[in-house]
Amino acid sequence: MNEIRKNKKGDQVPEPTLRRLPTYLFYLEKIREKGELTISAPLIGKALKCDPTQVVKDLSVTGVKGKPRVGYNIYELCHALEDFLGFNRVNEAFLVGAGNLGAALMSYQERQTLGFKIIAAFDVDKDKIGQQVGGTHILEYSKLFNLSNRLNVKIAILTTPNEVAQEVAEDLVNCGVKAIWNFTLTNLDLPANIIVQNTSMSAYAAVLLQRLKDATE
Amino acid sequence: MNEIRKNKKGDQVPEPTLRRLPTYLFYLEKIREKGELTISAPLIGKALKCDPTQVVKDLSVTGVKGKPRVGYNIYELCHALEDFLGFNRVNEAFLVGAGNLGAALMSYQERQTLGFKIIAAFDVDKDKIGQQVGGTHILEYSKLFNLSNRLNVKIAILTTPNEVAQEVAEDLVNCGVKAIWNFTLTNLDLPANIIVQNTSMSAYAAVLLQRLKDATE
DNA sequence: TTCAAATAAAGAAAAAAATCTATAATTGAG
DNA sequence: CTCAATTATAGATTTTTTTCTTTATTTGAA
Repeated sequence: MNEIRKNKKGDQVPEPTLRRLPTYLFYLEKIREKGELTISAPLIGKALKCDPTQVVKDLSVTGVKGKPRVGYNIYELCHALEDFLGFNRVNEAFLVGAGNLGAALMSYQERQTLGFKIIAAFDVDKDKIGQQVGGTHILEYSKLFNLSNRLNVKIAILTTPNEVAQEVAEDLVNCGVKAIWNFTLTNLDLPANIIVQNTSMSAYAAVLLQRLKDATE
Repeated sequence: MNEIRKNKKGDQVPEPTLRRLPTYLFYLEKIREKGELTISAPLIGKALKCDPTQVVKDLSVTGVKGKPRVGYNIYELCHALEDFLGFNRVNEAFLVGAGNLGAALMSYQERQTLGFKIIAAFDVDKDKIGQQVGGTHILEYSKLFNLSNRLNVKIAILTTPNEVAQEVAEDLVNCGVKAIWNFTLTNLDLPANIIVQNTSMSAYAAVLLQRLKDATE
């Protein structure tokens, strides 16, 4: 029934943990640059404002062990986190819809580790085609089909207008894409084995507005 | 200990529910345009691929009642959702850092409801100052202090480089901002009463990569 | 007008996640 | 070299969230 499978420990890593891992990684990289060699879970918890035992549990997915009274080796931990998250591998991705948000993600990847490399962007707008953003070329959408035959890209970022999202997503699946990062508001209807990560800016906005309302009444 | 307080029912609305509410709203708006008048929870569940009782529970926060055998009045439900989420009010926001991501959010708000209106953007880059994106002017950062005296803006979007995020956040708090939507990787250290909504693109990337890994092994 | 099917609503149960507690290991100070 | 303080680890508990079950209501069809 549930097609999702197992990490080493035989269990799937919980989503809240996965979401926190990049935060640990970036924090650790920052303090590593300052010359620190070790860090304890309580200290990480204090800096990142979360429970120290939570930190320990989260970091344990990497398999790295800390030493009592000393903490973790920062270098080892960074490396293990990057490895676990797959941030040190070359995860290639297509991007479709090089509008404002698409372009933002393209240039975002230059400075911050997104976890993958956008190797080609596609659009139907003649003005955008041929241009380059964040080191990535914007190509005519129809070229997607040829390119995907040669390259073996598993990940796609969908930043098109809502109206064409379903159609484009189906094209992507036909081109061999296995995972879609969906920034549109369209609820994609795709085969069950395709991984869809919906990311709506409005969801965050809703939480923020509500918490602000809660606080002021 | 917990300073967060109460909705009508005396309890805080859970964050997972809040995150789902905009999805319902956009789906309902879409089918309303098609001329539908009512919709049942099981149908919503099928379309959005989630549990029907979950739908009922989530929508109940609006106070709207459905009728057995008929479902919900779509118009009434849309209105109640917008009202509950605050999307129909004018929630004014500042944006600091009109780089790629900042500009994307500025133009995003034009077409999609974000939940608030960015009334002014600030940057230190001379090339950007004076320009206009998505109907919003980019102003010299130092103007923030003057403007915040006259306007009473409670929300700020932080899309600066990581290095200056803490400093800018402190400025914003001094200017009366109560809630910060933080797109940087910096863990902001601010007074406890300030609401911080961290939004890291990497968090989503991590989940997507992991699920892809899970599926292929 | 009556009955059966469909559905919202409310509450119970299960699952997942976060927090708390106890234990054992390590190391720096005396 | 010994002891006390610190910390990782593992397990238990609590809380939160989701799913399941039951009940009651409504409406369209017979």
